[in-house]
Amino acid sequence: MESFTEKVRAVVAVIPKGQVMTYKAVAIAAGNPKAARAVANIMAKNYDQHIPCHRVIRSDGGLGGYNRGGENVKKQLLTGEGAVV
DNA sequence: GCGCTGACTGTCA
DNA sequence: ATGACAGCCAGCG
Repeated sequence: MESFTEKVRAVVAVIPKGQVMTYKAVAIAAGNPKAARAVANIMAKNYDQHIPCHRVIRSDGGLGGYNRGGENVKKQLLTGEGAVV
């Protein structure tokens, strides 16, 4: 059975290139609309290189964070993929 | 098992 | 529009 963490990872892994999802959207897709913080926590502590977590942003259009270089790098990645920030 | 932390979100002032 | 407050969840010590 998939724990919330597994679900979140799967959802993020499904995000297509040039597309971005908010933490809230991921939380909903994972099955918990209120678990946006948990999603962020999962990314923050358990970052997976196979998962484009840099495509996960805040609901206000903010980048949130990136444990791989910072928000600036995250923004560069998103813009480089064609995402509008 | 309890308490704190954190890349969040939404509402009020 | 900006700032502050409260609410929610999962992971870790």
